[in-house]
Amino acid sequence: MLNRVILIGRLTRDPELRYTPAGVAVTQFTIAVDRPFSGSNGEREADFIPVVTWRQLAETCANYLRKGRLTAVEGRIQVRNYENNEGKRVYVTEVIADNVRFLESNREGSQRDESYSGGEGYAAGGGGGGYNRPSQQQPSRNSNVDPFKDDGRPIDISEDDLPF
Amino acid sequence: MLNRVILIGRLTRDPELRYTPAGVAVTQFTIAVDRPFSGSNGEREADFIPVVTWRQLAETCANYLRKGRLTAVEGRIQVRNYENNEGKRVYVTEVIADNVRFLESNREGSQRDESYSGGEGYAAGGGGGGYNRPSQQQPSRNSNVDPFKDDGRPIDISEDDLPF
Amino acid sequence: MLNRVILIGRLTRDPELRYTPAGVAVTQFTIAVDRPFSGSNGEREADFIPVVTWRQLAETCANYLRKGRLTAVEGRIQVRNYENNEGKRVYVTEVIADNVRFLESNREGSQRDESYSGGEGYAAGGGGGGYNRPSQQQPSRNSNVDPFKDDGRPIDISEDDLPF
Amino acid sequence: MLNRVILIGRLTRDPELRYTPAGVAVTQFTIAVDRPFSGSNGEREADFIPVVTWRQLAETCANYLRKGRLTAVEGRIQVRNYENNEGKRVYVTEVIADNVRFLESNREGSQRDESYSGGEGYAAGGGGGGYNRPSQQQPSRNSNVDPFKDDGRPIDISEDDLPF
DNA sequence: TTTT
DNA sequence: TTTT
Repeated sequence: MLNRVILIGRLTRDPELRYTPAGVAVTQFTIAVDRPFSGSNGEREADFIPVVTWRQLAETCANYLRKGRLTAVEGRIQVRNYENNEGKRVYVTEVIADNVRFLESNREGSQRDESYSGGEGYAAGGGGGGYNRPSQQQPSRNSNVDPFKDDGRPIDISEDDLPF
Repeated sequence: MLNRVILIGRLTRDPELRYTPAGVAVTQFTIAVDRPFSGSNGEREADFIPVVTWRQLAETCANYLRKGRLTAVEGRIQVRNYENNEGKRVYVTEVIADNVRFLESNREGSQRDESYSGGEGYAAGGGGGGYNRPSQQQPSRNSNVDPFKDDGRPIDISEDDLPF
Repeated sequence: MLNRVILIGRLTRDPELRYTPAGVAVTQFTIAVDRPFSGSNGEREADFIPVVTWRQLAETCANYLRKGRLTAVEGRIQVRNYENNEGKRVYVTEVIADNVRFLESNREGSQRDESYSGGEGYAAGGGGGGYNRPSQQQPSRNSNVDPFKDDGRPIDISEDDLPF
Repeated sequence: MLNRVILIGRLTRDPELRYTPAGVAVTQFTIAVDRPFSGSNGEREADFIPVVTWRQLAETCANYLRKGRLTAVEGRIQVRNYENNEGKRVYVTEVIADNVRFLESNREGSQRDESYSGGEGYAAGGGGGGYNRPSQQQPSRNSNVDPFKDDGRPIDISEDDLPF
């Protein structure tokens, strides 16, 4: 009924941009969010939270975010599950972001903080601006094909998750 | 740096109240949150999100929440990981709640919505009111004992997660 | 850069649906949110927070919300200011909602919780479905006319606030 | 029942630290939050949102925040009202913060982002650390004295708002 | 596997 | 393994 997450933290690595077979951009990254208290051994711990963005927002994140950057993420928690190759059900929890704010500029001069949003409820136009987008055809929302199926390693994110 | 989640959904089962060896109450339940759009096959899907509460709030949840009840949860995302018995690292994502609102009363008459909060930053007093709490001694925050170790099945939640 | 509000409370009155001269639906209501603590004299207080919804969401709220209903509201804080008839600047703070959840059904039978969202980032289509909408023409986003100017009493909400 | 706000923006001025007659620190500042869209005339607008912090958090904000700094604020909306000297009821809306994150360090060297929280539900200790706190006595929570009454100009914030 |  |  309502599912809202807001995180501020730092990217643990550069973001990874990929495309579904239908040509929809999707970017994944992890942000490290320091916990507000120390662990049992006194050291400061962090939660490493996987974030997924789609379409235009995915391309903007891939272009502007880098490892270590302080970033704000707004979205919803999504829990996917799939059967792994040993027949065991695996649960994957991610934040599907519809708003990402770049809290640190690209260094070299003091550009303004740039920030972009989109995602859930993002206006018409399908896959976004899509410079360097490999495929022009609109992804069929009801397609049942496994997205990423051409992809080398087995990822399990699904175009079905696309809410727009 | 900032980690905030707000969910509204329904309990998939009655909550489970347990105690760490040190006597700290912890309640777990899952809430089903309907997604705001339909899946690829047209049906309405939901995310099933595990929630953990500690201390006084754990006991209140165990006493008042039941399967199917509409509930609001406020907290933070926590990602734990442990090595399973096959030596593989397993990641567990939960919402550690510090505020839970009971949006449906206990039926039979129209009681007011009751709601309780606590958790992160909850005031003094330690393990909470603790009627029917098995152990009176205060849990040592820096204890390294495996919580729940007497417990039948292997749970992997840690007292280290206790932020208060 | 980021502005997010989530409220759960009860309507203090029935919502008020109106239309701008350009035919854009706007609904206002106030929700009472109990404070999580008691005031200095021991009594429970509440904050009375004005909420504004636009377009399709405005019409849905006008149709389904009623005084006293428990309601969740998601949106952003907006601070407007205008000069009153004594030449003094007046500040008005409202929550512009883009997501409203009806946590109590319409009584008589246990209908499903219905919930609707829209607003900021709401898809194409302009003014929404708009049964009983008085004007068919699309509101010009850059119009400078005073909305509500035909309206009896002086309201000061502005079509400029329309983010979609 | 639930009232949560998260803002990211920049201070419009240096924060103002003051003390109630009972010696409780309170800091006020305004943060400017850019709207995610342009106004009717094409220019980028912002909301100017007043923020209030209490006790230890107030002192930390006064010490570390400065005009122009990018800042994240977490709290709740509070609506106060009072009668002004013309006998008219005036409504004041503020965000009572319980968590403030300093997203920009104090320049000169790359200090870590420091961030502090407290407020609602802040642990024991009363009025906070209170270096340079003028009064040592604990504020009586149920006192009915007008806070700030010694203060030059008429402010209307009330110790009754103190939720801890 | 993690960021500062 | 899931709620209405």
